[in-house]
Order: sequence, then C-alpha cells, then structure tokens
Amino acid sequence: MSLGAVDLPYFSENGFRRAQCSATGLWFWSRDVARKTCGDSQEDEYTFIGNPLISGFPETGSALKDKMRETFLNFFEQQDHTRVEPYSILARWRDDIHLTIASIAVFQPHVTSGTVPPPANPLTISQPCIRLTDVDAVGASGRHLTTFEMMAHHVFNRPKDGEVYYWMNECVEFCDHLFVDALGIDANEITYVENPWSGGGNAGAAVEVIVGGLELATLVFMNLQEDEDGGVEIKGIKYSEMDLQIIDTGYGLERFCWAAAGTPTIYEAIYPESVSWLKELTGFSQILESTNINLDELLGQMSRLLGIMNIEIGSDESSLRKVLIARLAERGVEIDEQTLLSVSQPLSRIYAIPDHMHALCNMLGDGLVPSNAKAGYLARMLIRRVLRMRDELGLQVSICELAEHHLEFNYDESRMKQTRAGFLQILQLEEERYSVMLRKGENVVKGMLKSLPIDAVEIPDEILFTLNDTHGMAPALVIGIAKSSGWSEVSLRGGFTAELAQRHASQAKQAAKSTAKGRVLPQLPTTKKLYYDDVWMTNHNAEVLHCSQEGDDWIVVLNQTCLYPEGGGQAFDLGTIDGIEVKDVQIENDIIIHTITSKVSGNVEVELDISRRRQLMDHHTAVHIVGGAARTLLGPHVYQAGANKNTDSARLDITHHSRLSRDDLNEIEKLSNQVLQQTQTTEKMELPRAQADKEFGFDLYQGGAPKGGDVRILKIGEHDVQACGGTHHDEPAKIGSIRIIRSSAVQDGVERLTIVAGAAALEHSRRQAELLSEASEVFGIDENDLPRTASRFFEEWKTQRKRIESLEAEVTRLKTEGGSDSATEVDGIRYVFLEVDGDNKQMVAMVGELTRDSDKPTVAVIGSREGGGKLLVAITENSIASQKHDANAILKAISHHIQGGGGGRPTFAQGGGSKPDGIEAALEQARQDLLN
RNA sequence: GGGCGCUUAGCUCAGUUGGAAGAGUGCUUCGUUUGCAACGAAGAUGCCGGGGGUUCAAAUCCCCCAGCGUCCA
Repeated sequence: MSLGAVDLPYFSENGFRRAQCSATGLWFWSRDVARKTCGDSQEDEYTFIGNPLISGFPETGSALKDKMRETFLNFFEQQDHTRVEPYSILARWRDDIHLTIASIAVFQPHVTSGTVPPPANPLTISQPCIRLTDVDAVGASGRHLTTFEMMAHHVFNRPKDGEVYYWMNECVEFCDHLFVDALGIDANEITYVENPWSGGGNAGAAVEVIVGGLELATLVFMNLQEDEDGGVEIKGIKYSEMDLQIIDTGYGLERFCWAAAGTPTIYEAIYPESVSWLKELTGFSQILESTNINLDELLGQMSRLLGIMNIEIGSDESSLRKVLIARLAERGVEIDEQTLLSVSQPLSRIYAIPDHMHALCNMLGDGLVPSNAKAGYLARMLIRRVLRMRDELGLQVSICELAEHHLEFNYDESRMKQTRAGFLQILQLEEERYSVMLRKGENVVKGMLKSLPIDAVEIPDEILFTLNDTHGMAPALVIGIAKSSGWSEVSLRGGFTAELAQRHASQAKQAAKSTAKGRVLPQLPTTKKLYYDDVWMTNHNAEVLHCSQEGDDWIVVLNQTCLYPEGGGQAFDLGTIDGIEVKDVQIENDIIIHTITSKVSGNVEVELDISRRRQLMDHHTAVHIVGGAARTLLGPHVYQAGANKNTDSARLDITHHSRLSRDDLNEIEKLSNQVLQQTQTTEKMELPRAQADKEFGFDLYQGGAPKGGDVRILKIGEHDVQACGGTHHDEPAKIGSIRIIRSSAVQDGVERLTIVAGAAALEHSRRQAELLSEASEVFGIDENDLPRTASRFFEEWKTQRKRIESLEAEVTRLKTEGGSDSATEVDGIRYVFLEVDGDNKQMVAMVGELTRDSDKPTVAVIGSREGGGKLLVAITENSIASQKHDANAILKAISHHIQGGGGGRPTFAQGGGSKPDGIEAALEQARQDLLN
C-alpha cells in the first residue's frame, strides 16, 4: 500500500474540502470550495505583491524579522512548546554535512534515530540555515536566498512507550491557528497540499502549506524507515513504521516577512537598507531614468512570473529571457531585451550582495575560516561572488565596508562567536587573495588568447573551462579581459554556463567512495573499558570471550581491558596478555580487539606498557592545552581540524587564516606551559548529549562528531573543554613541559603544530643539543657562533665558485688564443681538432671562444674523456665555414667511436657516449673527413 | 575528499621539437639631468621547489614528495 489521504478531523470540522489540483495533479485541502489549483502551480501566481497577506507588521528589515520570529516562537510557547536556542550554522556535530541546512539537521542523527533524547519535547526553534544549491538564482529570481531562518516546531513521539505529544491533526491545527489567528491571513487563501516526503532512509506523510502562491511552511510526519519487508511503498522503496514518530516542520521566516511586506522581491522585505544603499552607490536611479519604466511594476510582474515559471537552474538564460519578455508583454509591460538586461542585471547583484553578506556573517561569525577545501571553500566562494558582483557593479567599496554596513543594519553582532575585528580581518585577507588571483589570472588569460585570431567571436570552450577551473577566472570575466585587450568581437556562447555546471556535476559523480574495512565477529558483549576508571591501572585479570586466527596472528576479545584502542587520534596501547605481546588494539562497535602472536583462552592476565601509555597521555593532554592556548591567543575561529598523538611527538591541526610565525608559536608554547602549572586537576565527566550541548556548546566536538548518546568530557580548568574518548592526566603538571617544535601548512586555512611533551620533550631537546654540538665540531667553533659561521662559509663557497669559473674561462682563453698547433687552415677556414680535459660547461666555453670571431671562420671539433666521452662540434655562424659544413652531420659521422649519439643545431652540435677511449679515433676521423 | 594548474634572479614573469639560463623591474657604480615613476653606460645577483628515473645530454619528458593556487563535492 502507499500513503493514503491526509484525512484529518480538523479539516472536516472546519469546512475544508479535498480536491485534486488541475495543474499538478496533487491532492490538496482548502476552505475555498471553488479552488481548482493547489496554490503552488503554474496557474497560481503571487497575490501578495503590493498587497500584504499578513497584517500588523509595518516594519521592514531586521525589525520585521525580529518581530515575526518572536510572534512565531511566542505562539508555540503558548501552546506548551519549549523554546530552544538556535544551534551553530556549522554542523560540527555531524560528519556528513558542513552546514546546517534545516532545523531538523540539528537533531540528526542521534535524536532522530532515538539514541539521544531531544533537548525539549515538544520544542520550537528558529534555526539559521544555509543552502548553496541555488546560489546562482539568488538575486535573479526575486525569492531565492542562500541563508534563511527556518522556524519550526518539532515533536518526538514514542507511541510504544506511551509517550505521544501530538500528531498530524494537532500539528495542522497549530499551523492553521498561527496563520489565521496570530498572523491574520485570510483563511480562504490557505491550502494544504499532500506531498509525501522521503529521504535519507526515512519517509512519511507531509503537507505543504501554501498562501498567496507562496509556500510558507512544510509539515512532515516522519514515521517510516526503509525496510525491504515493509508494507508501505513510496517512490518504489518499501518502508515500515518506526518506534519514533517525528514531526518536522519548516516555516520560512524570510518568506513570512515578504508576505507581510508585500514588496516586489523578498530582498526588499528583509534587507531594505542594504538594497537602497547599494542602489545609491551604483547610481541605479540614473540607469532607470534612461529606460522610462515603472520599476516596481516591472519587478512585481517579474517576481510573479518567475515564481510560477519553475525555472531550472542552469537553463539557457537568453532563451529564458525571451520567454520572460513575451510573458511580460502579455501583462502590459513592454520591454526589450537590452533594457531588461540593463535593469535586471545590476539589480540582481544589488539583491544578492546582502544575502551573501548575511550568509558570511553566519558562517564566519561561527568561526569558519575560508579555505580552498571543505566548508571553508563555501565561504570563499561566497566572498568571491560578492567581490565579483561588486566589481561588475563598479562599486568603489571594500568588502569590509560592505560587511560593516551589513552588521549595522542586518545582523545582531552578539550572535557572532568570532570577534568583529577577526571577522573583518578575514574578509580583508580574502579580498587581497582575490586581487592577487585576478592579477595573475589576467596574465594567464592574455597568454592563452595569444593564438586566437583578433576577429574571433568565441573563445574555445577548452580555454574557458581551464581558466575557470584552474585559475578561478569566471567565463564572463575572461570575456571582459579579452574585449579590453583587443578581441572586441568575442562574446559568451549561450548555454556555456550550463555546460560548465554539467561538467562539474559529472566530475563529482565519478569521484569514487571508499568503504571502511570491518571484521566479521560473532555477537559479543561490549568490552568494559577499565582505562576510563583508572588511567594508571597496569594489570588485571580478564575472561577471553573470543580468540581466532588471522594470518600469523590471533585476535582476542576480552570481557574487560585496560589497553586503550586506537581512536580519537591517540595511538593504541601496548602490553601483554598472559605474557604474550600485544601488537595492535582496535575498537569496532564498542568491542575491543587485541592482536597477539599466539592463542589464549580462559582467564588471562593483562598487563599495560605504562611508559608508552604515559607518553601518549602526556601528548594527548598537551594537545588539548595547546589547542586551548591557540584559541585564546589567535581567536575563536581556531578549531581542531585533526590530531594525532604518538610516542615520539604529537601533532595538532588548527583552523587559522594565516601562517604562524615562530613568535606566534613561542606565545602559544608559553601560555601552554603556564596552564600546565596553574591547573591543578583536570575534570573528567560523562554527560548525556543534550546536557553536554547545553552546558558547553558545540566547540566540544573538536575531535569529531559525537558517536553515541553519552559523551565523555575533559575539562582543563577554564582553559579548554572537549568531548574526548582518550586517556588523560588527572594532574596536568605531571606532563612536565610542552614544546611546540614547528608549524607547517596542511591545507589552506589549516596549520599543523608539532608538539612534544613530557619525556619526549626532554628527548627532543637532547637530540637538538647533540645536532648542534656535532655541527659546531665540524667547524671547530662554539655553538653560539654556528649561524654566523655557517653563513660566512656559504658566502665564501659561492664567491669561490664564481672565482673558479672565471679562472676556467681565463684558462680557456689562453689555451685557444694564438696559433695552436692543432689548428689547420684550408681555403680560408680554420679547422681545430682538440682533445681537452674538462666537463661539458668548460668545453662549451672553449668552442665559444674559438668560433666567436667572424673574421676567423672556424670549424671546431673538441672531445673530452669525461663522463663516458663528450664531443662538441661548433662552426662560426654566418661565415663561409657555416655555409660549407654542418655541425650535426659531422658529429653524427664520428660519434659511433664513443658508442653514443647527439645532436643540435647546424652550427653547434654536442654529443656523448659510453666509450671514452674512442675520443682519439673520433677526432682523427673528423680530421680525415674534413681535410681530405 | 576529487579534478586541474603552478614552483626559474630580491620582485613580476618569458624560456618553442630535450642541446650555451633570459627579459622587465629593482639593486651597485659612473655619467647626464636635478619639476617628472627622467636618460645613458657598465656591473652584480640562479642547487630552474626537493628526490628518483629515462637519455650521450633534462629547467624542459616520466614517477614520487612538498609547498602554493584554483574549481567542484
């Protein structure tokens, strides 16, 4: 069976009627019995433009958003929902997405799978989200945004446990009351469209709530999970009911604001100050004056049209424009393509900039560092889009000025974790990077265009693809540069942008996925982890639950163990089981697997290699302290991007926007050691997820997304708090000292710190001292003089090498000047046959001397026994000698004597071989050939 | 995580099919002119990112590594 009709008592009790949309075929509920369409179809255009749907909201911009948000949250608080503060826009509790894309995303995967209880139930939230899939449409469509707030009320029911708050009927009732009673929306305008939802292995009934042609909310009732034997089928996949029933709703805050403001586009409703400021800076009114059009009328009609045209991103822009012009004409707005473009292009940029700036405030405000990979790339992409649009608009403002304006009017700075100064610094750095890229890119463009005829009308696709992908030069930018560099006829081929997107999409598809290897073990109970009870426990007894051969080794599972398995970047412990050496310790599904060299059974004794453990703990705790110190000193954007703790050293990767100097490292090292001394004890605790999130925030999850319902937390005074499953010191002072050896770049936006602590720090210092004394012994000087002496020696070595070269040249000159006995003159041409000592470079200098003088036409053949034998034939250029002889031919004829080959130009050929003794014969043959 | 590109003088970059490492700018000295980002002459400055391979011969071709850049997920 499939999902049936969403037939709710609320609908029948309130005069709703179910009908099938004449345009989309979807079933919908409406109080308006005459309604033929569902509201979200090509037949339904926006009715609220110039005619607000929601009354009582005269504000615009952030005041409107604040009031609307508060109205929503208040409404649900009154209905016994608990208000939950928004989560971070960076989805740090998840490893499958970078950004929070919906309010439900903050509860995935653990709350929605049932392993972690929700922070409140039922709850209401207004969650900032970012979606970049439609980034190209932002500004152009009149309604698309990259960042928005998803207002929601969520319910997590467990019917089997008798825990049910409410389900579909009450949910729709709440929604309807909100719309009609709280917001004053005309009840007849509201339609509830049945449209089952599925994704990510779950599914359920859903209704879309449409008002005035605009989808204002989606109510999803998720109660199904993928199951081959399930009785419900949606889109060809079978599902069965799950224990947890979840109501996932989404109400678009900005859309509510638009519907309340009735402005021609959504951007005027939410970013009015930015839009008018940018219009002023652009001189938009002058653009408009020359066109003689009614802007609000045009924009309103465009929004209505674009709202119903259902445009696929990537579709051909110019043909789309033609359709739009025709449709506008039907509505009495006469406009030609040129005029439309001259108005719509700058406008779409003016609209997109505040949207992008808002997304950047959200992303960078949460501590994201722009980069060329992962989430950081998304920020960089937005920054570059803003910069590009700014340049296309001809605006003389920096991105920092744009940001400051945005902060002033549109953004509550107190929501930012990043400091204002840090935020602006990052933007400034990015702007500098962008201009470097542009400057270099311009050279590359000109270089690649060289071979293109000056009257070309198109630039070959391959060039455009390459410029875009490897140099970041967008096609439009390339065209601009080409035009201003003399190729005045070129233009961008229609549909090229779509093809570029297509090409990237297929590249992404080809990227293969790797699968993790896993052992197949019989069902075993989870191993008791004794290392959490006492990190200093060195031996204990245990029961062998499983022992099987794997290659030459045996893998053993015990009921309990004090050996820490590899995880959280910490290397595994070593030790013995019944005296047999442990080679490896891993954890899979909470079962700890030891690898040893022979079989064990029954009751065994486990012993830990405590010195290794101690070193690993030194390093692990040190990594936390250094991470905290880096954050204190560099800024809140510092986040652990990875870590590794071994016995000889540890490394910590942190997000940061600039390279670190030795001075930075010294500061971090200094603070780390202070913390070491000042913090008496570390606190270790195990908390439920919800409580941990609430108490400490998401910076907890620097080591990666949390895996289960409870999280182990390590708190080092007020210095650092992290969720961490590793083993740690109770007293940080036991580490002794921390040294930061070096920093290196792992990836753009990520710095790697190499750290030594405890005994490893001592060993490192000892080794350094040893190297210093060895080096100073070579020079026979004091260690303190080493840098100065080394650089003096290096300088001297360089000047002496120069001196040798010039002396060699002098020797060559002396050897070749004057009547050498190996020279013979025939018919005005001097022939020189000479065997010399010296390498290739010296020989080249020699023949240079011999053949330079055009008054003495010369054919020089010289050979050397070095390196398997070298032969060189040179002829004075533009002389009777070069007319008569070919150096290449001469060389070819004689090189067989040294079992080699060679080649070159007609006046200069060189070759070599593997038989030095053949030099004499080669020279003799040349003499015979040339003189007889 | 994947694709592509780059790394040569202090700086910005050329360097064709493998065959003698270049230009501009800056620097030093001298001269001319002292309103010019002035002009003339001479000169110094290179482990051609690192390591391996192919070859008689590698800045150049192949492989590995590193750093940088860029596009995409």
